[in-house]
Amino acid sequence: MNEKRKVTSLDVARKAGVSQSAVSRVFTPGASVSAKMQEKVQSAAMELGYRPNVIARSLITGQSRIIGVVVGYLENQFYPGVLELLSNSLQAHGYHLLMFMANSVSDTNKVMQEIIDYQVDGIILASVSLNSDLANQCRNMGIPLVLFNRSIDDESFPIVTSDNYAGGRRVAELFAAAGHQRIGYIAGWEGASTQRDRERGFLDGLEAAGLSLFARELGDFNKEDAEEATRQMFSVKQVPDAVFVANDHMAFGVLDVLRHELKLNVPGQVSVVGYDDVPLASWSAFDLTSVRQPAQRMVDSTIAMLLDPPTTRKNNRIVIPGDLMLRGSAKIPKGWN
Amino acid sequence: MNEKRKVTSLDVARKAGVSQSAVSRVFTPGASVSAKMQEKVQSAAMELGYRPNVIARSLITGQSRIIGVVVGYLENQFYPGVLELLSNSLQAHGYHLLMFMANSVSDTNKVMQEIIDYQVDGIILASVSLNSDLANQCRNMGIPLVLFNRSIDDESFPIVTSDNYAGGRRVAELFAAAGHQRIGYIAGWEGASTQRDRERGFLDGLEAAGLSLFARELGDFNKEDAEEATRQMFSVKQVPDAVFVANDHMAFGVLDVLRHELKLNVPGQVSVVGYDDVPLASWSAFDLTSVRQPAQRMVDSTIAMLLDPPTTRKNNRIVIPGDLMLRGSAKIPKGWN
DNA sequence: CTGAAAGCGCTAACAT
DNA sequence: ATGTTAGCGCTTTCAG
Repeated sequence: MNEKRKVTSLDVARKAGVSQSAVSRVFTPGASVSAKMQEKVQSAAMELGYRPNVIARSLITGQSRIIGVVVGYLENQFYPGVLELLSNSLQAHGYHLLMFMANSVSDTNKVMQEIIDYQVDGIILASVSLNSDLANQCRNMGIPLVLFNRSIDDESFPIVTSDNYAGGRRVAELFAAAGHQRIGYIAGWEGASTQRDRERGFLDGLEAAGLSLFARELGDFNKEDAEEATRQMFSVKQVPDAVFVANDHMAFGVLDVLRHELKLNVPGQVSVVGYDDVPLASWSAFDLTSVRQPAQRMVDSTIAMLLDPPTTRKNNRIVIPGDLMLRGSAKIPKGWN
Repeated sequence: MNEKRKVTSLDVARKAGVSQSAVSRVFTPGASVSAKMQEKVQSAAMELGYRPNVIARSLITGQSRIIGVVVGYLENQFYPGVLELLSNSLQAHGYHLLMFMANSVSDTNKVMQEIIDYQVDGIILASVSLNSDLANQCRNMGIPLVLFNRSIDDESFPIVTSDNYAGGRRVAELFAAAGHQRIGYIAGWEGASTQRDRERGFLDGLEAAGLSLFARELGDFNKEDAEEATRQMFSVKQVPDAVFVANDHMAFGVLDVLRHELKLNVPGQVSVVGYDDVPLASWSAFDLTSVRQPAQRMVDSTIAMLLDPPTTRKNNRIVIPGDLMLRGSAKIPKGWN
């Protein structure tokens, strides 16, 4: 309540009549101190309002207990959700989250340098990918790096994703079973591995069912672009009777255009399926069928990889399956629920 | 590409054949170094891949260039938006954002200690409020603290809010002008100053127009609770013909229930107005009339207060006005657009 | 303008 | 179990 300047461990030591290192030990979890010492120091510390200076500790241990997290736009509800889970989980593990935004590779590179400067204990990359040089720099400096839902050329880096290929494929199966014939796809940003994997799975699934893609437009993981893509896709005589959208955020735009602009009935005239299963998807206003990305499990795996890096260089690719959540935006084939 | 261990300023100094302090100067913005020295050191540093250790620098300068930010739930889209703006702005100013989640006063208190331990240069509190002791501790330690859309008992702390009272009042004016008679209010968490101010403004506005509140329920700034509150409010014979909801996030729940569960026509049978004007509000699926909180301006003010604290202790309360965004969820009186 | 020297607050051997 | 002693990597007087 009445401390003026910073109070250091030396102040506490003097007050308690012990050595400065004794104070340090009391505040170090795995140290050996007598109960009496513990008592004396604690009370002196309390009185002075002492708290260890984490910065000084970091300098010497080389551990900051800070994890750098890089995310892209936060408008897509999936990422705030992930951020929240990450933050809670890291806090629970005694780590802290230094947050950065980056929306381009050059942003990412710049930001990565700044993160490294903070001597972070690890980095989670959940935005645009980065070039291999920086990734290698991390490796050389011994900073664990986990890619969250991104991939990178060099396959040896730890990465956690949902099973995007399987998810895309599952949507194709749904459309096939529902008897859809004119099937459209609205793609995300083509530099993203999630986009590529989802589309590949979807196309393979269609092919396996003897179907092929009827229309394709690019939405770049952006709501406005997806809306424009939808207008394009539906500006023809024969319109699609089912559309798979590469993520929920775009799918909301698609639904907005379909329902409110083109006055089409969903799923009566056209089925729509998204990807992520963000909380919004289950709101009545959208009622969007979507492939779930199990954010909690993905976050758990990410943190596990970061905090105890895999001994074997083999198992550094974690792929987590996600269910298809059936809702009202897509025709549901008989026997599917 | 080939650095193995940490490279320090001493390594650079040796390589360049200069003193270690010379290296330090070259990497310190306001230092005096000759062009030749600059050259020598820069190239040696480049070759070795040297970057100053920010932690060591912080220890000595007492400045970490880290700002602690505490937020609550990220589900309400307003906060991810604010976080994104904060992050970008801080990055632009050469600061970094240490993020924390806290949903209760006890959380906040715990988290505040951890933030302080990092010797942060400032704290932004955008979640639940905190007790005055901690706020005072910050003051005593000389750590600037800005409350973002929260208030605290002690009025002397810097705080940035939108004009919640005026906003609430404006909504009352809208309802009055539109001729609504049975007016409901769905309240947010009653511990929040935003809730209190919005409601007070709203009630005062109604009174000024000779109206009074017809129904009131508690939604606690939570979508599910707001949905339940709506069911309650509309489970009577005479239902409201207009509802003001204390924030957009709850308003989406209200709209979901009204439109999809109770099959009421909005705004034909009931007008709905929210608060925040999050991006979602303007999506066709909701088309929600809402009082805008000018996030960018609020963030700018917050950062300004943090980085150059007001000299005069008077002007530490910034209240930013926000427009009422007229959309399709509420009847628009003649001459209002 | 540059170098030498003294720490920032703490942890980690090393003795005792 | 406790005290003593060296630094961690850097900034900052202070001389020259």
